[in-house]
Amino acid sequence: MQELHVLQQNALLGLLPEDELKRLLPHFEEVTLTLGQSLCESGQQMDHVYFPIDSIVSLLCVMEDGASTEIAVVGHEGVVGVSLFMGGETTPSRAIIQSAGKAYRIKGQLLKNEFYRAGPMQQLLLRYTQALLTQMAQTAVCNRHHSVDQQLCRWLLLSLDRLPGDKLVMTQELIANMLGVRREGVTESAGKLQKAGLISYHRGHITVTDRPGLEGRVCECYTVVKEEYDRLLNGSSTFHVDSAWSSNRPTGLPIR
Amino acid sequence: MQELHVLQQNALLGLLPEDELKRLLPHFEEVTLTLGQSLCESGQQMDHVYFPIDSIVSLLCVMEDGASTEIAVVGHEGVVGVSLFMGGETTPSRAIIQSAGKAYRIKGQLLKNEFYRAGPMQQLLLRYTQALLTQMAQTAVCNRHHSVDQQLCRWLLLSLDRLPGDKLVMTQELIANMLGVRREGVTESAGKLQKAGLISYHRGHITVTDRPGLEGRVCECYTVVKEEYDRLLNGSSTFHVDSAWSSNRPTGLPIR
DNA sequence: CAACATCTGTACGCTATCACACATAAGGCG
DNA sequence: CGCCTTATGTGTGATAGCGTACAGATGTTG
Repeated sequence: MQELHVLQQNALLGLLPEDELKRLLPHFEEVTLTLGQSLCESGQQMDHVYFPIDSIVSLLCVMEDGASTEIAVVGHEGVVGVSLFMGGETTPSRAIIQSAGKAYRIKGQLLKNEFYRAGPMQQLLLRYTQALLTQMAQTAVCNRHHSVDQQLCRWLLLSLDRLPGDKLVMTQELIANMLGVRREGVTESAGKLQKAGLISYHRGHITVTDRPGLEGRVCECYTVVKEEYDRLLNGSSTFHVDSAWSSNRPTGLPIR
Repeated sequence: MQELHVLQQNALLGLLPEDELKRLLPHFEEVTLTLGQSLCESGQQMDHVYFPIDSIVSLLCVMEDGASTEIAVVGHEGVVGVSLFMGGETTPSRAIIQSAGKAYRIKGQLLKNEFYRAGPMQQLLLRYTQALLTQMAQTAVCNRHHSVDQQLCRWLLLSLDRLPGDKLVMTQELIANMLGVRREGVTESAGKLQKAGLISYHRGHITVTDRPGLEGRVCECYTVVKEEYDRLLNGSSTFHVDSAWSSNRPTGLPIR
């Protein structure tokens, strides 16, 4: 039971009924993910599905000329590797570690077997995938209509929600790659935030000093995504629809 | 069997084994969709799931200030309403008819029941959803990195692939809403294409006169999406993985 | 400590797109 | 036909972000 609690550090797994989780327990493996590491290259088969704990994974869409854009971010509220149970096996996108930390992983085939039991795990993974759809859609519209300033706020808040503290390790260069803009653009926007006293920046180490201030500057895209995650994965109906079991699971997602 | 053939006008349904389709046949209903009609407003429950035949549906992400961006387009190769079987019931996005025509629809609850049989229909819908994920991701990166010119080409080709002929009924104003740019920007780009002899434009009626020419100007985003749809929904492995039946279905998707 | 690599800040001209304004044209309808 | 609505074309100035170049600052390593 002790070990179950450990798996539940990933909030998605934490939503599963304990007996379900217990069955899978022996198949999970804890791994350490390092900054910049790639979990999945474009078009390549993943062996495992990853459930982050305190790490953050960025899903990037990379183009032929090397330009890229982050299409979604995954932390302890989610899972990396949806294409495995969706049936496509591969995706054209890339998954890289945006913040070092730990994750649990399980063999793709094992998760797939579990998925096709059509139980709580399937429900959960499908709902999570829908949340991912929303995040991607909102990212697309944000790319189109919002300034780099706003997008940086969104990005910072999304990352912060997936981290234990208020510090992130990330150079402006890397943020620029995520947002699909120039490094100088990030420097400028980050400068504004720093002058406003919302963050302090120091050679790849960001400390958020005024989170409410960030929230005041961010575009609606952040809120829309957050609320949809709450609704889909933390709402009272998480396991009510089309399911025949009840769960006295621990209270839901600790996304702040 | 005659009627089965009719349902198979939607290529997704056409990929199902005939006995599966036969079971669902009585529950399908043909409807006519008119330009501009909304199948789904943000956050509202859909009653039906739609399988377009010769109509095209745009999935839009609309923001508070009314600005919008198309995040995906659905025609006879797909289905509108994935959120119903994904478990979320609603999405924050809007689905509007981009090209008038017919579609088959089925009650959401009925499709959901079918989905939870964990048979070919589930496989198919999941694979389609993954294709949708790819389309959305590529749209996001295209929004970020490519010019209006390129995006217009992409949009035209995506629409053309879902239409029987080489004509589309669509004002520049509406295209601008889809792409999330100004109407004048579309006028300018469309003017270039017209001068180059690739399209002819006339008060809301576009005729594509040189499709290869368009393909020569389009960005990679079009091809990436198209190939991923082919791989996921038309590839030789469509029903090979994790499934225990064989199908001598009609040949796959007629996406050109 | 010295040399070096990395990270961040700044500047300048350039281009695509925006916002707004307005002109032209084509079809619908009395 | 004449009027009105709708669709398209054009023009002008503003602006955000790009590409490039370079300078300062801060770690790191020999």
